[in-house]
Amino acid sequence: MYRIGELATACEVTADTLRFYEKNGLLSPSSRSDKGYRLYTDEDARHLKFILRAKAMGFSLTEISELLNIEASRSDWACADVKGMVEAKAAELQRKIDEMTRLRDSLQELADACCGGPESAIHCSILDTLETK
Amino acid sequence: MYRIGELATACEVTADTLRFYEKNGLLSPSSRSDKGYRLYTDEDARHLKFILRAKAMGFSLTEISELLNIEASRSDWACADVKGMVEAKAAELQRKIDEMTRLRDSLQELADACCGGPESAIHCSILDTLETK
DNA sequence: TTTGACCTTAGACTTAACTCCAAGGTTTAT
DNA sequence: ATAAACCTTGGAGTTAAGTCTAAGGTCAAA
Repeated sequence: MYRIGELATACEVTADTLRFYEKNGLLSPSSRSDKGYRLYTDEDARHLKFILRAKAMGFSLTEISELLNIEASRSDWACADVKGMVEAKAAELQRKIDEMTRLRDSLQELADACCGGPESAIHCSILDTLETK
Repeated sequence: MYRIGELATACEVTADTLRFYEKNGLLSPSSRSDKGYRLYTDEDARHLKFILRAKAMGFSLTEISELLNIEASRSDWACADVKGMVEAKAAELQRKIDEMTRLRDSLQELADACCGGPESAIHCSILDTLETK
């Protein structure tokens, strides 16, 4: 059994984060000490690691909730459900990547057209472009 | 002279957004009517378009404030200053793109390893991976 | 003249995922 | 015995960029 600070340190999060996860239904300690201290089991710790791994993959806490639901009753779900979530997330990331790539290219074009010298910016092509495209 | 609703419609933002920009020092109308209505000039409209273009390039409102300062006194700045901001922003985007690409690849790897079939998820490789990496 | 569209302000609310604080109780080490 | 380190709760604050509401004033058209 781990107290909140112990689990937090072990998993490199803060105790506040663990309380936050509990409040949001992601992870509750299996029990409490007689004085009300949260007591986490190894199973709880695995649970937390699941959450942190999913977070590292880019899932939101809401999505992680769904994943935890599925994980908790795997037999109620099909592989296709899980794969669908993962692919939807990958597609969402791809859309963001595409958008950011477009922005980056625009910025690079802007920068490339600029002399970038120590002269005054009175005739700066970047500002000109922003002013009147 | 445009009233707030007119300028908003013309530039496809809301009147609330214009008031918000004013409160945050990005764009103030050149004058007010005798009854206190905001009155924007063509110059104000160009100002707003500058803001919207910079926003479309991925700049935050804080960064746009800086750009507007530079724009307002171009001779006080060097081309290198402006180019530096643009390149820094491009680099920041690149870092985000790299990170998201990494995440997307991880997700794709996860998805590719999953049968994705209609069978129960009891032996789902995705859940297994999240549970014990 | 009265309805509807427009404008004003101050200030609260939104989202996500924490983070911090106050006021107090518990445990551990010296 | 006492101080440090830990724990509890409830609730407020953070960030970005708006968005919405209330309560009221103004203006144009029928």
